[in-house]
Amino acid sequence: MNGEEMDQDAAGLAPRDLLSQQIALRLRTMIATDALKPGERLRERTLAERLDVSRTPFREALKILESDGLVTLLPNRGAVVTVLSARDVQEKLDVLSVIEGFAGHQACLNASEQEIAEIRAQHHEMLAAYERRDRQTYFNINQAIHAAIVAAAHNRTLENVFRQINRQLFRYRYQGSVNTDIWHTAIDEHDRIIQMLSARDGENLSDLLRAHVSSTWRKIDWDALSLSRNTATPP
Amino acid sequence: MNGEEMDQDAAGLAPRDLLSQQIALRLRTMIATDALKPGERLRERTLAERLDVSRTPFREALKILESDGLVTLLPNRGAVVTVLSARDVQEKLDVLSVIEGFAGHQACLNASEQEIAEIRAQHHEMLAAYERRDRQTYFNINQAIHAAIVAAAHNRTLENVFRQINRQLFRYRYQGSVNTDIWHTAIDEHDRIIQMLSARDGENLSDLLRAHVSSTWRKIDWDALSLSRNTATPP
DNA sequence: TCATCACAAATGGTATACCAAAAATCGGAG
DNA sequence: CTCCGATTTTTGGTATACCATTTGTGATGA
Repeated sequence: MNGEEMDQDAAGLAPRDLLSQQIALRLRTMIATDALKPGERLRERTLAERLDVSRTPFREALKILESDGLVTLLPNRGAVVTVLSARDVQEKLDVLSVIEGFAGHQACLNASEQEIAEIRAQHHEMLAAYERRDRQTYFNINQAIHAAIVAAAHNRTLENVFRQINRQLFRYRYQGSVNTDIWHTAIDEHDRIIQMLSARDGENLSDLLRAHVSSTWRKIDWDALSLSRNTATPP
Repeated sequence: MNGEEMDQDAAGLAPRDLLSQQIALRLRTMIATDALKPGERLRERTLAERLDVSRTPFREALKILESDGLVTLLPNRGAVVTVLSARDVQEKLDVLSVIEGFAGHQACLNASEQEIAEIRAQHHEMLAAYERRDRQTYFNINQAIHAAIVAAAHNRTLENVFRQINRQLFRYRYQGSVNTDIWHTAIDEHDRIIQMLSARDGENLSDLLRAHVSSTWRKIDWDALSLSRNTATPP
């Protein structure tokens, strides 16, 4: 009857998205940047007021973050930034390495030459940051490269799973406290990754990425993060 | 200071969980059982009333389902049961096969003998259902076996990702309209899967599971589902 | 006859109010 | 001084009311 059965995503001009989703986004960045620390309670009234929104969309945002695994909802006891044990991080890295490995494989099949060229360009920018020992931009470009490889696989579901797990780990990888040796090794691995991608060697790229992501485990500064122990700010 | 930093999950006696989560569960089953068809609108007032809840927790449930990928939220235009194109299903199956492949690999490392024995038992029950040509219980046991293998990997994140994608595909696999030949092949694959699991041969099990899940693609009765075309009930 | 504009009805989005459960505090008894 | 318990206060959960946006419908004019 009515002819409004159009594409769910691309609906002409974009209406600004839901307030709850905007709030979820803001909270995500607050968690990623450690403005909200693991174990810290998210008091609805106070936080909602600070963000200048009402409690209703704020609580909806909490439900979203709970699905994301970023906060934990204790029934009748409120929301808490999810605390990950060392084992949790290990498990998530295991899954992430498999996801990225598959992404590399698929990227070799589905990526356009232009996409690969763009990733190569980012790689060179990353090398520049490495030479300058600029840890911050190195980290950012590094993240962008991994995301770009996953995007180049042209699989939305894969991308979603990657984003979700990556977000959960973000805070734990952010601290760029890698020593120079490990750093150099990572650069080396990236070099080979880019080569395999350019050659569209899916099998080898897959293996390389899996190993590369898995090795992140050893780069994490466990002491600095005090994992599996609650680090909420005491009032 | 305060000694209430206990395990997030196991908190003594269970307080019944959030109403929003209960609603999400009910909606999930409604979607899985086709009580709500892809493309169908979820009108807040009417549905919330039918479920005998207020709009507030109902809307929170919608946000959860949106994160799950089961419904799509059109800003200012309400919620719709997500409709998957044939390509979407293909992509999700690709990811699922990788997930299950890795699960098999990890299960060989981490599963207890008891867990494997239980899976073997389920396998035999499934064979019984096959002999009786009882599609319904065959399907259920089949699902249970796959879930059990993933659970045996002892990786919560892996389990969550599996559940999430599996739920999105559930409706599209439910129609047990496999012809007898394909069915027999599936049984054969399961036989080998059980063997490899019992032998804890991770590499081969991984490959078998990947192939087995991927082949689901060919089992889907596309015509019956009319994919990539909206099938909402016309009012 | 068809398109278009305006108006009306319905639907979704947000804020507020109210209720229940849990934690903190304070007081009393041992 | 400490432990237990009642009371208060805070916080989370749910329902309802109100506002904005959208959509369906009917009238008007080309």
